[in-house]
Amino acid sequence: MKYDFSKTEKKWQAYWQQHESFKTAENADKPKYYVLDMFPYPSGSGLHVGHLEGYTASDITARYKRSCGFNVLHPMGWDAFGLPAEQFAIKTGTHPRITTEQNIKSFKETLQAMGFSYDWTREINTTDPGYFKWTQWIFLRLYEMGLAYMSEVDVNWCEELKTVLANEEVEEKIADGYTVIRRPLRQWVLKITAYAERLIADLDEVNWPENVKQMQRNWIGRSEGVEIDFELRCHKTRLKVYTTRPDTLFGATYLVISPEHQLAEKLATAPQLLAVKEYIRQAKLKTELERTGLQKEKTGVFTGSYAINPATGEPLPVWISDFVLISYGTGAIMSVPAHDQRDWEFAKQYNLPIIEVIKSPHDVEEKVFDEKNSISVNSSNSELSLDGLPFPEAFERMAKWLESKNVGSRKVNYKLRDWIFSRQRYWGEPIPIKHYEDGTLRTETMLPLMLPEVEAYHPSSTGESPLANIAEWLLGNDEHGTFRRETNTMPQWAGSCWYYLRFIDPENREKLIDPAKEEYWMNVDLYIGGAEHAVLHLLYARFWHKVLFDLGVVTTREPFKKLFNQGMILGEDNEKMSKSRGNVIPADHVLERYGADAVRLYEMFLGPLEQVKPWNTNGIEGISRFLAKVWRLVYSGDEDAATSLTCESLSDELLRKMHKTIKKVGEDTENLKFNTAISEMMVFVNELHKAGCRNREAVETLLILLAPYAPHITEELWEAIGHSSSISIAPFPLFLPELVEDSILTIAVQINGKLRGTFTAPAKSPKELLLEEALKVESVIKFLEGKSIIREIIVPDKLVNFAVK
RNA sequence: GCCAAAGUGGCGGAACUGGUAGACGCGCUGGACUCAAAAUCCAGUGGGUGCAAACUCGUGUGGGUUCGAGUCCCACCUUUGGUACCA
Repeated sequence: MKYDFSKTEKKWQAYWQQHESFKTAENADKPKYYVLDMFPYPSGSGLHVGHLEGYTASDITARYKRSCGFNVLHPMGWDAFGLPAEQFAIKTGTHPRITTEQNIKSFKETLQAMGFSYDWTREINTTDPGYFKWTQWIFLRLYEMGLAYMSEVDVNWCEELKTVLANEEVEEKIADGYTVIRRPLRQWVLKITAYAERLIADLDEVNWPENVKQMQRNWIGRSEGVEIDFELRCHKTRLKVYTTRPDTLFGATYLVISPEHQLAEKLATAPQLLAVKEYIRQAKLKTELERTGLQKEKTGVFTGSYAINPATGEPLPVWISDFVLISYGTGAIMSVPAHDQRDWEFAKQYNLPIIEVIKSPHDVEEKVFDEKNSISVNSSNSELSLDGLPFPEAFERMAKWLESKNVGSRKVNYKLRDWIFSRQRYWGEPIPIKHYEDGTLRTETMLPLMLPEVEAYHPSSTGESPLANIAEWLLGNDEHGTFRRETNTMPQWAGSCWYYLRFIDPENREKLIDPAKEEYWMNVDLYIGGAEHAVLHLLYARFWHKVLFDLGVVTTREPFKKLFNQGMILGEDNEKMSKSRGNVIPADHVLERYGADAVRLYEMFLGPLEQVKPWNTNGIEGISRFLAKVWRLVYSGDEDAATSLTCESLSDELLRKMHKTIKKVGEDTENLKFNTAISEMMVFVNELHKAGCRNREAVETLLILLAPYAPHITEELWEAIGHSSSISIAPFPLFLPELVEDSILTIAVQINGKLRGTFTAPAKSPKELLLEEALKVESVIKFLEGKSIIREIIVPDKLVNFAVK
């Protein structure tokens, strides 16, 4: 009988559903394991083979952990707010809810056809009022804690989308062909910077890829430095700059302030005023990207004013340049051209003096020297000398001196900015805030605050969201007076910041999560998803988690214990899959043709999970052949009945191979090295066939090892050989340590490190015996002829090497 | 520019703490079965020389350490990911 994957897969998917095989039991008397996928945005274009890679990996882990005796939580849901459905609504008038529902239906069908063992009774959807009620609830807590505030900020405004973009989203949208400009707008902002220190520190306690941790550290960008007050020659005010190199103060030859700096115009002397005004006007017109993008020539203008270097007493000209960012530090810097690349370029551009204050291996007039591994020179005045000191000491001494003179103080700065949290869109969680006529703000008392139905999804003419057009929703009055509702909605990140918690207690109407359940299930043991979320999603989620920790809602400091980034699957042309390239392999297409088990196995067999690798449809045939070979272990003849398995004892060789396979597959599955686990199972199957072995123990062992990878065919065969319960509850086999080692080993004989022959010997043979045997090997004798042995290296159980002359 | 990771057959990839490079799969070649094909099975498959036994060269490039290097060290080249004036 031939294997009919289509019939079998449907049969077992129905069986699992009917028997609720993967429904997670609450308060089970077992250790827990929470394995989570990054839940998808249900787009209209459906799932392709790339999307299934991570889901397959997490499903194998979930099934494997279950068979190892864990109580496993493995849920799935939908990050369903977002722009594509809204853009579609603007074009067609179809409500985003309708589009979203349809897409979810199709996504879910594909995931179920893959045989993933999700507990679908816990399915969540970020657009469900029962869910976003709690997203809004968290927002109100942030507001009460002073972590959500309104601010007039320069935002990244996308004209086509009529919305604000987070800094992090800008590049992505520009790549998609949108234009983004800077524009001031009153926005909701979340004070993520208040958690910067903890967001860095707690990275030490999670098991994440080192590069992701490093990316987050860089993104937060902590630096230790000193703020120095410079006296101005003809002004009473002082000019504050931030520097991480106070040790180079003696080499500061000019100051630069940002065009947006409040002193920019004030410092302009009469002859310079026109030029300064013009420069500031020009800078305003530039977008953030034009200002910060690419390596362009430095521009700037002299204000005409001078500051005094507190270390030398020398006058320093104050310049304005747009390479200095108003949003970082104090918006003003001291320039040390000898030891900073940007300052050096600027000094060369405008002929400003360059003074060496760190011992440099070359002339600093020719090239900047910006390393810290040298000592200070030319750095002394009557009270202070840094000469001869390496960086840490020079920094310390200068910082202390500045503090003692009351012209400086230590300061820690972060690159991380507060998170602009409002979007001028319809399809998002409404921000539950009421604005009263007297300017006060109050929180909505009844959550969830629902989205009203609208007729058109276009943003309003004022740049506000479509919600501003719905008067009956927008306006109201209560005991505090008349109010206007907040028309901004939350960004798509909001719903995904805490969804992993809701899976634990999805139905709870009273609380975000039941504390006992939270304590049992948190944190997420394994979180699998794409590397594109390395900073944004993962940083935002960690921030919210810490806020919830401070609120006492959760008991862990970090949400995700272990993180794993699966590598992208490229198209057959070795390029990133995209509609425009036409190289997308749709999931449904391969599922129909090869079946879920083959697709699952092939995706994992392609290469290491973390690696980027191209899809090759030919390769999947090999997997189908492997599954057919497994099938023939049970259905070997033409007859439709399963071959009766024997209970005769296995040969010593096969018994050892079986135990080695158990060990290897178990360890590799545990470590997400699925490609080599599959390879090992292939070897075992090949050997069983070669030996014509139909031993029950061997076949049953193989089926259990394979079940997490290929759940349908293994269920079918498990039933065929006489089991009445699902293979998904069969316990993972144990190996016997004494059987994973070979009793007879092949020993290599090398001469000068080159292989010249082999012989076999019992394991743990003494060195003398190995040497004796090695000298008997014919090819070795030939090579040793006429030569003298200088040295013999004998590695027990491995090899004998002769160094000869 | 800077940071990180990686370069192994025609292809995807194996190789534990330095110890028989190329497991497993794809592809290809030959054979069995067949009227023929598909499917399946068997054998072979890194390059070069050779009738053969065998020899020789081989893990991006060039050096080094070692009895022995894909694996360790130094320099360089290439690719991918991240980042971009953060003072």
